Amino acid sequence: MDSKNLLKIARLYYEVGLTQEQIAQQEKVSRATISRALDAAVKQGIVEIKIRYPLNSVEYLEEKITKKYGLKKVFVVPVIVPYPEIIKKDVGGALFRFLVQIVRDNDVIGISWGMTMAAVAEQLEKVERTGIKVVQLNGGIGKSCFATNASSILEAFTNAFSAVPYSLPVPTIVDSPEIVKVISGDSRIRDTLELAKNSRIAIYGIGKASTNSILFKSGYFTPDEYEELLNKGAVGDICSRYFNIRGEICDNYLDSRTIGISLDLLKEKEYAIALAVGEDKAKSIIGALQGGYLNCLFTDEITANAILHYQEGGLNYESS
Amino acid sequence: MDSKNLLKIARLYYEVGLTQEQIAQQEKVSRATISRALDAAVKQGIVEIKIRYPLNSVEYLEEKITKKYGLKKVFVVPVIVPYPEIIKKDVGGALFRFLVQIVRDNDVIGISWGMTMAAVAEQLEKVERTGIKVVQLNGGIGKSCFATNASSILEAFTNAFSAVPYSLPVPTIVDSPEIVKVISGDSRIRDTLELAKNSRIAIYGIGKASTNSILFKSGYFTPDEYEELLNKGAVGDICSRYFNIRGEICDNYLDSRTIGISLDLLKEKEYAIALAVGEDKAKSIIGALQGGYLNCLFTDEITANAILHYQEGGLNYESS
DNA sequence: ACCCTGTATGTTCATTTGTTCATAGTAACT
DNA sequence: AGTTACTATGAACAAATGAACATACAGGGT
Repeated sequence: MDSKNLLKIARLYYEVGLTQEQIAQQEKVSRATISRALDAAVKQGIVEIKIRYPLNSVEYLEEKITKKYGLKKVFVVPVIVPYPEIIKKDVGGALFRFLVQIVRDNDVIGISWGMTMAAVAEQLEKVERTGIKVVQLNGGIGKSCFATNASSILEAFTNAFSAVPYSLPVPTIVDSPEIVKVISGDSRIRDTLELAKNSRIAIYGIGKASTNSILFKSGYFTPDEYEELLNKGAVGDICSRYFNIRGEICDNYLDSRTIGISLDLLKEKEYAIALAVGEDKAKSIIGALQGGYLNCLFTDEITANAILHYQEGGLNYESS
Repeated sequence: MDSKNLLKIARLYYEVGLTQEQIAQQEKVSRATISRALDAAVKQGIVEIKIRYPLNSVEYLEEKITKKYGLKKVFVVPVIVPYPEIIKKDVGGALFRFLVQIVRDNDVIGISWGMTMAAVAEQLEKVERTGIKVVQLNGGIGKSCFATNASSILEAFTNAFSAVPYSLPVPTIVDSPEIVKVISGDSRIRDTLELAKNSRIAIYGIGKASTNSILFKSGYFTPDEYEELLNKGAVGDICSRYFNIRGEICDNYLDSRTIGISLDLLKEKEYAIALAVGEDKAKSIIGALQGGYLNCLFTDEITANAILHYQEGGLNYESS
């Protein structure tokens, strides 16, 4: 079915209000075909069903976190519906609106990858800017067949800002520091890493240290290695670099085998924007905050509460 | 059901993809309530279903008409679906996009009323402009209980352009020229009529002379009077002023009893924008074109063909 | 030419949805 | 307080829709 017909069917259904049966008779096909056509019209974006609602930050939580950690910007999306995908969608939407405000022509934007970043990517819309460069902050090639979504996320950002992409088609963690050196020796990789260092804006998700994380599933660790990492107090990661609850890199050897921007460099960014959704990430976020690896935080109501709550009850900073 | 709940239900249904039954259980109400809530959400604009498609003018028809009548702008919307309301919607959308291009700050926009204008009004969206004045071109109070939609149309234009409204809350046709004088004597009415004369842009539908027209139904004529009007060769009206196929006012006494801008003044407008949808309006449109009462025409494919076709076949200019 | 594979269409059935009707609750007015 | 009119709700039914299955058709390969 060509898109001209799809359009016609969609209009008859949604605008005129005919039933599928009526359209089927008129078009002399079976009703099932109309049903499928309508499906296709939605998938192809001819029909767009969108829900309008103001997305305001939950102010009192925003303020509390902003002040406690001296951040530049905190956005706490209200939880309208308790579904992780939906919450991520809203957080992504909020971040997008923020980006529209802060991104200027000729900016360099660094991005990582992961589930949360993918949710952001889906919320991006076309923005009028010129001369933007979007650069990956860390390697995005998985070790096992489990693909990371790094390239599609990069593409989404590139499209939205009419930007030039700088990808990092290398593993994010390798076997030895020597391999890091060799890979970084490649001029294209070196240039990309350099650009990442110089990006004015960095955007990344905060990962939770757990065997459910993509990083583990991507095959970068054996179960034993990961267990050891957890024993060393790892609570979360940013750009594949693991830190403990105090925000300290918890395995220097691992860190030296990681390809991508170092966390210390994030501290110098004008906009170091971290995203994190899920109350189980409270510890990870606190670690990141302690480390000072962000100055902007985008999260949701539930997670924000978890962060503050953990603080209040939590004198157990030391015990992983 | 408050709009907070509506939003939640709408998101669960359209974004999460739950069935109404599932939502009903979760919210502990009957499924019927959810069904109704979803209805309400659409009606209130929380859920917006819109169909995206490029709306380009049918170029070869556009050109033919433009050249034949020496117009400034002609837009012929393709007929995707042969439903009058839908076609009017598209024509309205096309006009809106044109207005966005031509309307400047501090402009004065004159508008009439009627079915076609109502369709335009529905397509208007917020536009950033300042100092706009929107003025009614002709009286908008019906004689019988049949209400004209003049005020809601004016309101829609006013909102879209953040404009100041100048309404003409008087009948469009009265019993005698003396009454016209008396009414026009009122300072507010006089000022409004004066403003209408000075509007840079005028927008109006071309009406068909027929007993189905709102003008007749509004009770401005007895059946006998209307019959006589038709016998005098009336083919259509603009701002309640009737003309024949050659574009001549066909009843001067009637015209002198009509309140609103005179058709000769339309000839001097920078933008005299006429809208007309429906192949049965071909004669009316041709009359208007012969009279030179417009320099921009917004219509649809079928009607455009009817206009051109009538010309070719039509040597019957004289016979009403 | 034949077979195979993948896609598109129609038929049928199960599910989902819209609507009607009866009822209960609620607010305004006497 | 009682009455009335209106709205909101749930139950039940009828209609509309989605999905599984079966069939036909087209293109690519041998």
